[in-house]
Amino acid sequence: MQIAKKYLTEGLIQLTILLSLIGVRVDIDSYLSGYYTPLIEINVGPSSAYTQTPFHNLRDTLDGYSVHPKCPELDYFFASRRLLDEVRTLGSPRFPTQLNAWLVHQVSATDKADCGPSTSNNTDTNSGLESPGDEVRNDSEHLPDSGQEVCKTTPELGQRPCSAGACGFFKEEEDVKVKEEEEPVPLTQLAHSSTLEQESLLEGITALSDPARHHPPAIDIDQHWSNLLSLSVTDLDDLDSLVTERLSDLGTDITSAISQDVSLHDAMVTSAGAFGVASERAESRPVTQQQGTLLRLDSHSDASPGMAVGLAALPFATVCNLTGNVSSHSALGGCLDEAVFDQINQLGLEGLDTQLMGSLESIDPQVLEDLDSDSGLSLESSSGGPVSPGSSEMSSSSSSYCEDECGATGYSSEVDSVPSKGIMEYNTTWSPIDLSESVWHDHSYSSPAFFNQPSVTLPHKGIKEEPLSEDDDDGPRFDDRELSRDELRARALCIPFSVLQIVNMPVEEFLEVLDSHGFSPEQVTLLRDIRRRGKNKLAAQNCRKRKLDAITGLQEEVERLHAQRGRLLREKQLTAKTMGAVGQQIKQLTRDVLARLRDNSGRPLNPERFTLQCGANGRVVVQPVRRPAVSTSTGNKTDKRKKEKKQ
DNA sequence: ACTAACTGTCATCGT
DNA sequence: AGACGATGACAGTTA
Repeated sequence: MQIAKKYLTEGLIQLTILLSLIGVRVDIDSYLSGYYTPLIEINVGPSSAYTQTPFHNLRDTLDGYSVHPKCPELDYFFASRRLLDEVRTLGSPRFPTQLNAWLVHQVSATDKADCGPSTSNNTDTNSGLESPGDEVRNDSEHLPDSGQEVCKTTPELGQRPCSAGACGFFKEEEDVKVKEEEEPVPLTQLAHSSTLEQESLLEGITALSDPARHHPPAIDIDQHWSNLLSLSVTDLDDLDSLVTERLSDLGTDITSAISQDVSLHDAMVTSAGAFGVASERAESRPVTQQQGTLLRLDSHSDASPGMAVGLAALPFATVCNLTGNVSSHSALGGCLDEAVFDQINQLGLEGLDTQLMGSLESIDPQVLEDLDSDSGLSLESSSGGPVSPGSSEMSSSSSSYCEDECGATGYSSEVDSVPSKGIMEYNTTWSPIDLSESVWHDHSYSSPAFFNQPSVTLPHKGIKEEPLSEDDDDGPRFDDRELSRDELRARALCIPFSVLQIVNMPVEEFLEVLDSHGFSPEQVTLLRDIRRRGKNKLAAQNCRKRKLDAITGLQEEVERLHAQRGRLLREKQLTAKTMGAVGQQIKQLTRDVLARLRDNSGRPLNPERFTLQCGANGRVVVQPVRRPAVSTSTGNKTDKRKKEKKQ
C-alpha cells in the first residue's frame, strides 16, 4: 500500500509540478484520497483479516518480491509493484492516473484569508462545475493581474506508519524515527515524511515555477502549445484535436477553465507562504472530510498506456516557458478545459522520478514537525469497519511490533502518539510494516493500543466500543478497559511487554527478550504461554475463516452442480424426444419405401416382415425381419420344459 | 431458560 | 528439539 501510495504521490506531485509550471494550480489531495478506494477494495478481501503473514520475513526483502504465499493481497500488490518497476526500467515516463480535481485560476494574497480552510468543496459531487460555484466567480473577480501562481499540494496523504513497501522506499523515514527517539517528536508528523518530502521538493521547485522569479520569454502561446502537443504526436492526437478545438475558445473567461471537481479552498494558495498555509490547512481539515473525498473521487488505474506519454515527457524548459503565459489567465485557460484534462489525466508521470526522489532525499526532518497528514485514508482504508479503539496509537506501529500477525491486527496506522518506552529498543530494530489494510476485524491482540501500552489487551467486546479520541492520554484510556487474562497475568508478573508485542515479535527477538531481561521462570513461562495463546488465537481465527470459506465454496459448488444436473437432465429429455421423433420418421420412411417395393411375385413387401438396413457404405438393403431371438429362446425353453416334464 | 454464533483456549499432529 | 501452523474439541460469552 505504501508503495502504491508512493508511486501515486510521486506521479501526482510531478504532475502538479508540471502544471504549476504552466500556471495551473492543482488540488491533488482529493484525488489522492480517492485513489485509495480501489485499494481499499483490495484490502478488504475476504481472507485478509485472517491471513497470518510473517512480514518480519519481508523485512529482509524490502523490495517485496518475496511474498508470502498465503497472502494473496500482498502477492497482488507486490506483483503490481514489480510491474511498475519494470515499466520504470523501460524509461517510459508513464503512470496511469487520473486526476479529477483541477483548478485553473489565480488567487491574490488577499483572497487567502477569505478562503480560509473551508472544507465544503471536497464534499461536493464529481461535477466540478457546480462545486466551486460562487467561489469560482468570486475568485475570478479577484484575479489579480500580478498574482503569482503557486503550486500547492495538500499534504493529506495519510502515511501509514509502516508497510512492507514503505519501509523499502522511505529510508529517511526510518532515520526520522531514530531521531524521534532522541526527541519526543509526535509520530503523527513523522509518519508523513513521504508527503512532506514531496512538498519539500515542491518548495524547491516552486522557485522554478514562480513567475516572479522566472519570467519566461514572451513566446506566442500557440507556438508553445504546438510544441507541447507535438511531443505526443501519436498518443495525444485526441488531445491535440481537442486542444485545437479549444483554441477557438480562447476568448472565454478564465473561470471556464475550472473543469471539474475543484476543491477550491484547498487549491487556492497565494504566493505568500504557500506551503505553510497548505500544511496548516491540511492539519485543520477534518478527517471526515477526507473520507468524503475519498469516496467521492474516483481514480483509474487502467489508463491506456498510449496516453501515458504526454506532459510528463515534456521538456522541462518548455513547460516552464509556458508558465507566465498561462498564469496570466490568458486564452490558454480555454485549452485546459475539461476534455483536455481528461486526456491529461492519463498522462504518465514517472519520468521525473529519479530527479524528484533525489530531491526528496534532502528533506529536512524538522519540517516534518510542522506538517501533518490527515491521512484521510488510513483509518478508513485499513479497517473497513469500525475504527478500533486506540487505533491512533498505532503510532509506534511504525516502529514497533507491527509484524506478521498484524495481518490480524488491524487498523490502522494513524500516527500520533508517543511510542512505548518499554519497547523502544525494538522500535529501532524492527522495520515498521503496516498491514493494517489487510485487516477487517478486531482481535484482542490486534488492537493497536497494545503497541504502546504494554500489558494491556483490548477485550473482544471492545469492538463495539466507540473509538477513542486520539488526544486522550494513555493512562486513563486503558485503566477503564477490561483486561484480558493474559494481560492481567502479565501485569501481575510485571512483564514490560504488551501481549501484542509478545505475540508479534519474531522468535529471535522473543528469545532474546527471554534471555536478556532476566525474567524469572514464571515470567518466562507466562511469556511463552502468552505468545502461544496469542498465535493460536490468530491461527484459530484463520482456521475458522478458511472453514467458512470452504463451506461457502462447497455450497457454491453444490449449487453449480445442481444447475449442471438440471441442465443435463433437460438435454437428456430433449435428446430422447429427438431420438423418438427420428425413430418415428425412420419407421414411416421405411414403410413408405417398402410399400413401393415389390417382391418377385410383384406383390408389395410386407413392412412387418421386411426392413431396411443402412450399411456402412451407405447402401440401403432390404432385409427380412429377424424374428426376435426371444421367441426362439422361449421356444427352446418350452421345449426344454417339455423334455423335463417328460423325464 | 434455551439456543446459536462467536471467540478463546487446549491438545494434538504435521511441517 | 523447538517453533509454528492447522484443526478438532471444549468452554465461556453474548445476543
